[in-house]
Amino acid sequence: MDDPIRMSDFPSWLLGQAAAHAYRLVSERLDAFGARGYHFRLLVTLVEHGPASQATLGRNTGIHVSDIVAALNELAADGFIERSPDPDDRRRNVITITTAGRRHLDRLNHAVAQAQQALLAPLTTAEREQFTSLLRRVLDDQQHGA
Amino acid sequence: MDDPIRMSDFPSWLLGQAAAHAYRLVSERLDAFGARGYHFRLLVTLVEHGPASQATLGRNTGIHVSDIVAALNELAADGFIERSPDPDDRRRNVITITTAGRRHLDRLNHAVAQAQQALLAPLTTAEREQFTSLLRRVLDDQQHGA
DNA sequence: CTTATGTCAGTAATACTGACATTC
DNA sequence: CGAATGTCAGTATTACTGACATAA
Repeated sequence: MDDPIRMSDFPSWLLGQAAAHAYRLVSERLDAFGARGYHFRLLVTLVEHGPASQATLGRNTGIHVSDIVAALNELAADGFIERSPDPDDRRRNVITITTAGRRHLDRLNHAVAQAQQALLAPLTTAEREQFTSLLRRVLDDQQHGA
Repeated sequence: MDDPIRMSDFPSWLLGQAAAHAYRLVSERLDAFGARGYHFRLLVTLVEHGPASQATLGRNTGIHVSDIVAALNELAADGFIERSPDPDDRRRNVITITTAGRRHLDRLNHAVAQAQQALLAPLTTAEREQFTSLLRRVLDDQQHGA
């Protein structure tokens, strides 16, 4: 009864709606290749940082180790990654992206890039940089502030 | 194999991470009152637009009619809303927020406002307006462009 | 003994699909 | 008849929790 509140006044709501919009744009394109977000994030990270253990992948992608297992199972079933035992530490698997995985990632990367264009279409070049810069500031605070 | 891709270069990823951060800030506060996002959105919309049918609530909140049913069941169980038959259209229920519902919303609103402060803490006043303005632009395009 | 790792089972929340009976 | 409404059952994705055996 206090104030005339509207959902569109809450930055967290705007953020959530914008993220849902972005998610739709990305996932409908990934879907055409039978992929989802976790697959893309894992393949990107494997190319960026090279072969890694599942625990390391979890730390680099922000995906829970528990979910890493299932996503890698799916990627391995399609031949996009390979698990091999780590000779230095027998608890670990070394995850390597295959040649087919790299080809797959190239396709996904192209599709995701199109989604970014669609997402940022209403903004000018300068505004796009403001936008990503502000998002990074909010995120940096999350890590430093907790 | 094309480019050195990083997740943090994708605006959609930054958006998703920032939204997840905001969601955590909001939901941990709603949790203290046994509420979740859908409850808050429904109560806000009932105060903003007054009593409405479930279909109208779905259109105003962006929540699927299917999910409206379950969320209203939970709110009704706590006495925060009331369903009554619409005399003008016997298909419809008229959903009304109760006095207890308004008190509940006041508490939730206060909690959510704190989350907004935490979310925007790293930004100046001018930047906060830029931020919400840019989010609105991206969202407007979604509606006009589809 | 403690910790890290991989695995499995399960949950919560948002978002969405399809079906159905009732009423307009 | 077609369309809207409320309801129910079910799914997908992301995110997270807890338990467990193995190995460091």
